[in-house]
Amino acid sequence: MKDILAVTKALADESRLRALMALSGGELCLCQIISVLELAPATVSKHMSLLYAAGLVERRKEGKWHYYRLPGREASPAARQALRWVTEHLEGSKVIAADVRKCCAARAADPEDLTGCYCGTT
Amino acid sequence: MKDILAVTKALADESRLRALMALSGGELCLCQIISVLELAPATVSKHMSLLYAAGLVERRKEGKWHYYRLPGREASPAARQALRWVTEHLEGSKVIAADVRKCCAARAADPEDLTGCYCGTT
DNA sequence: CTTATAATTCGTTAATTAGCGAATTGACGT
DNA sequence: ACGTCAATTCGCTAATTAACGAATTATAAG
Repeated sequence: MKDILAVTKALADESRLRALMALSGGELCLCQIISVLELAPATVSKHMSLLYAAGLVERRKEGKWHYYRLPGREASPAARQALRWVTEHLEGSKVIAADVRKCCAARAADPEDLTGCYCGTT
Repeated sequence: MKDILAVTKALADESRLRALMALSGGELCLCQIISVLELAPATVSKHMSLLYAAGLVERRKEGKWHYYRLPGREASPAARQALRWVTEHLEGSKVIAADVRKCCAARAADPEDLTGCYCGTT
């Protein structure tokens, strides 16, 4: 019960759903997620820790950057199914579409600044 | 986004998950859900209204009883998938098993008192 | 060694929400 | 009509949690 509840609680927040959808375009480091959500670093850090604790994202440290990504096979079946549910039913959302645009626009303006942002284009 | 968030928020509470799992055994009226959860009527009523608003349960009034059940085809795809996810990953839970036992024991002791409680046996 | 950048932890505030008792509504039986 | 039982609504309190700024840790660059 506890692990399932951790997943549902992690998904019960708009900012965290937006973060997950941003990651569906590929790996992002925390500062990029911050710029997408337009929230304070401390806030986003906590959101991502919560998603990590629920098994809904993986992390990777590279230098001073902490990269987050959606998990693959290493994720629990519950987490993988939940993520499939979220991405499937949130694709048409306006808020999400705006986030994706923001992410890609920033990358086009200064690719060096957003090396980790694939936005589905690689 | 709003409807998806309504579902995740509805699922992000242990009492509501227990209520849904109790309903996976069949239709129950509110007072039966109350006796399973051992919470105040007002509290359970609010929980069920929230689940209803999220499209995760259906209602039916019969006299002074209000029956709740898991939805069938009338539910949105998002709700149906979410319910499948919940029941699949919560079946082995200890808390849930205890709830089911309680529900069936009460029915055996006084069948007349729990006519709506099928507990999977009809 | 010092500075700058990325991220986290900590402490606080504001908002949300679970829970309850009391009062209310609705339906049944007497 | 009256009392009763099921359920809801209302008002309140306690607990949870989202959000932030400030302080801290960690890594890289000058």
